[in-house]
Parts: sequence; structure tokens; C-alpha cells
Amino acid sequence: MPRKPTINLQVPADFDLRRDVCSYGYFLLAPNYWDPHSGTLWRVFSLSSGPLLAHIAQPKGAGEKLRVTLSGTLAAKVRTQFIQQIARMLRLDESTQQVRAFHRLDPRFKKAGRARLFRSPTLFEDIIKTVTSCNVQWPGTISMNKRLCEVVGNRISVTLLGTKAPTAHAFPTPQQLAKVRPATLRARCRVGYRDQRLVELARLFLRSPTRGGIDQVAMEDPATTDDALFKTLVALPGIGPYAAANIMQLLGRYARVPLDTESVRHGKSILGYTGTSAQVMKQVHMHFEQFKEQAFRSYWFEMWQHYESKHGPAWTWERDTTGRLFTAAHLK
DNA sequence: GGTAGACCTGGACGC
DNA sequence: GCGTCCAGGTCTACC
Repeated sequence: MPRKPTINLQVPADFDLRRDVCSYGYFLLAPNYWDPHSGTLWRVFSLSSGPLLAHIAQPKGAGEKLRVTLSGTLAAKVRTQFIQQIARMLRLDESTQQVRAFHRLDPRFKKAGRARLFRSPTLFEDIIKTVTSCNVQWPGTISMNKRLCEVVGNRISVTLLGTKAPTAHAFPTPQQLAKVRPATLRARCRVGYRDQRLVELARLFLRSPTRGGIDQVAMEDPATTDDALFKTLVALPGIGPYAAANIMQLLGRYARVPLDTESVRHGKSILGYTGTSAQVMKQVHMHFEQFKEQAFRSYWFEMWQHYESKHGPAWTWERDTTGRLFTAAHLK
């Protein structure tokens, strides 16, 4: 069997693949496939050269290099693009100092080392995934992402590490999604009324910022204020206050907490708040204000800890069983 | 500025 | 197996 290309990737000293991949629900969404038995991640990446299957492991444990096995060789330029995508997804670009800053404000998570939140290799995928998580229960989000990959994304069928890969489709690119008819998305991907909005978002990614397109550089620029970014995000189709706040945390801005029905359940069951949903939401908001620019991480890891207390460590969750049930809606 | 209702799907439930 | 109800965030119309 021909040997597949491998990249050994240096990570920050605190990085733990099992803990840091399984830190946010997106690790359960296609095209990601977390294998709880081996503690490794499979994923098809969309690169300028086409789809590429990767298997990511950390064989020597936390803090040690990642071993990334690929389905094909990469030219130097594409290799750089690939490493940028992995770094974004795993938040390897977040420094140990930034992790310490979080633990200074909220020491509860210092011992476990929780700080990094898994996200997507691209902002485009993060935004589309956020829209598929709105106004739907978690199994619906899982289903929409799976179908989007299968119906619209590139397919790659290869054997890697002597086994058939558990994932064979890439996430759709903006170019691919922009060309799909909304009716096709609705009928085959079951995205419902989100059909037109998803296509419009993809088109906005293709359009230049000077012609009203999405200005990704400005969104990722630390000089852009939180308020300006929020205003830009809520102006996008399908993005309201909840989705905008969630996209902001995915961009590394943790001051705003995306409050939803899950937050209300958390406020009632864990924080002991009472009253109407609006009253509980207000109390949850005030509770997390104490964590200032780290509010979202405190909020999220508090909820995550609760999920794990019910279902065991997230890295043991199977996508098609526990992974479908982990939200508070199923913990009642 | 605040509120009500439609949007759409999948799951739960009753028959 | 079928019909009904409900959860979920965004958007629009209306007050």
C-alpha cells in the first residue's frame, strides 16, 4: 500500500486534541467526523486544488505535535492554505496568553484547561452552520449539514490508513452554494425557509465588499469594534441577534452571549432563576456580565460541563447517538 | 420601539 | 399509519 503524505503540526503547549475538538457542537456536524474510539478527527477539506481528506491525531498526547495524514500530496501554496484552515478550525492561532486571560477572569476552567472552542476551517462555513442551527432542534441541524455536504459539496472516495473514511464529502464552497436553486436546497437538504437566505449568503461571499459583498477582512480585523461587527452581521440575510452573537464568538469575540431557549433552560435548571423566559434571559445576561470580554466562554463551558455531567466527556460521544441528544432539551 | 404571527421541519403524542 | 401539536430564531407587518 503506498504511503500517504503526513504533516506533523506544532501546537500550543496547552492544546489537547480530544478536549479542544470536542468543545463545541460543530465537531458533531458534517463534514467533521470525530471517532470517539481512536480520539481522532476525520474531515474532507475544500482547497483550491479540490477536496482533500485528512485524518488528525495527537499520538503522543496533549501539548504534543498533531499528525495529519492526507489523501494526497499538496503543492506548497495549497499546503499553506490547508494549514491555515486547520489552524482556524482548532484555534491554534489563539495564543497561550489569550487562554490565560480567560482563566484569569474565570478560574473555574483553569484546571481542566478549557478555553479553545472548536470552529470551522472557514468563516463561510461557520456562518452557514449558524443559520442551520437557528429555529430548529439539534438533530435538524445535524441533518441539514449532512445533506448540504452530500448534495452540494464535493465528493472524495479514498482509503486512508487502511480503512474506508467515515466521511466522504466536503462542505459546499460559496461558489457551489451560490449556484444551487433554493428549491433544491429545500427539497433535498430539508433546510426549509432558510433556502433563499443560504443562497444569498453564499452570493454575498462571492461579491466584492465595494459592491455590497461580505467584507471578511473587516470582520476578522481586531480594529473593527464589536458594535460595528454586530451591526454588519444582523444586516445579513438569515442573521438575527442570536446568530450574530454566535458568529462573533466564532470570530474570537467573546463579550456577547448568544441567548436562546437553551440559555433559558440553563438559567432555570442550573442557575436557579425563575420568572418568564424574558426575565430569565435577562438574569442570565446579567450573570455572565461579570466575565466581561470572556462572557461567552464562561457561559459556554458552564453549559458544556453540565452536558458532560449527564453524558460523559464529549470526546466519547458518538455522532449518531449521544451526539444527537446532548442539548438541554433532552436533559429534562 | 415593541409585539404578533408566519415561516418549515422533525419528533412526540394520541387515536 | 395518520393527523395534530410543538419547539426553534428570523423576518415582516402592524400598532
